[in-house]
Amino acid sequence: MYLQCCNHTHEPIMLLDGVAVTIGRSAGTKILDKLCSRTQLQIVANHSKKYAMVKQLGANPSQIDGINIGQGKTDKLSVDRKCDKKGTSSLKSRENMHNSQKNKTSENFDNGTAADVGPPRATVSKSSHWSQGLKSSMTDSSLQVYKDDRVIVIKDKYPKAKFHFLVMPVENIVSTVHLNSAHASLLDHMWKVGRDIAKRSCDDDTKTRFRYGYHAVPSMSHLHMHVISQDFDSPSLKTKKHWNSFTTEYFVDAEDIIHEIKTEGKVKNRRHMTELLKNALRCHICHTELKNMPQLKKHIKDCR
DNA sequence: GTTCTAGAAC
DNA sequence: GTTCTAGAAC
Repeated sequence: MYLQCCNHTHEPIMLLDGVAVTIGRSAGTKILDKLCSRTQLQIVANHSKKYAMVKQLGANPSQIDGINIGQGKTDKLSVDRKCDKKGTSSLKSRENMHNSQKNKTSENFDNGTAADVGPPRATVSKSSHWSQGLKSSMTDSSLQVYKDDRVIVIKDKYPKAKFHFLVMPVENIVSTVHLNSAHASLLDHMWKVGRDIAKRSCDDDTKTRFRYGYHAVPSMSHLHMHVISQDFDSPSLKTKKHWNSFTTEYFVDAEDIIHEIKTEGKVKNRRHMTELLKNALRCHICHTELKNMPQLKKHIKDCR
């Protein structure tokens, strides 16, 4: 099994079964950018299962299909024999603060060994990766609640409150960091549609408070604005990560994103905010600290 | 993102 | 003993 460069700027790198290979800035990869570590990624191939586990060792982000792996974390790349030549996926080592892609290293797998004659070319496909799940949910009529020429609104498949919707652009935009000033009116529209959906969803109870916003570092590809009622009364709200993603600054109000786009033409990099997900559990209303999730859930039932 | 589960916490 | 969480796998 080989790791093959999409840009064909260097020779394929052989991946022996179960043997860890470390790649990064080196003569071999011809990566010069110092933002890419000399030991950026560790890759361990599993020949029989046709995948490789990719661990990010370097501090600056590397991505698989636009999703940050995260330093010290591991994600899976699988071989897809159906693909040919133009792999849809890549490993990107991307500059941290300025979000440029100048030092990207795009890699595809080439299956086979040096001894093979004309091995079937295989590129990495992550099309069925869980992070792509919103793309299929978008067109799932059982989830869809609104559609126009620019946006689709779906019910969150695992709602974290009584009312939890996702407003998504029809246009394929990966996440907030891919937005620019040309998207200002789209974002305004998403926000307006979100407010309308919230109002419509519970017009019998105007006291229900909603928030509209984006996660600082979303897990799922395809831009989505959360429309979520502030009761947080849902069996799908289970973990500290869930809680903190909606009640700390990790949840970025839509208005803030819109403001950044209109004034700066881009959205701030909030990668460091993943630390907030480890925060102690606090009630979003009275800020009392709770020991664990069951106690938090009990507390917020009555807190006013 | 969720599910599963080992082991920590109680 | 049970409850709960965190990390791996998906």
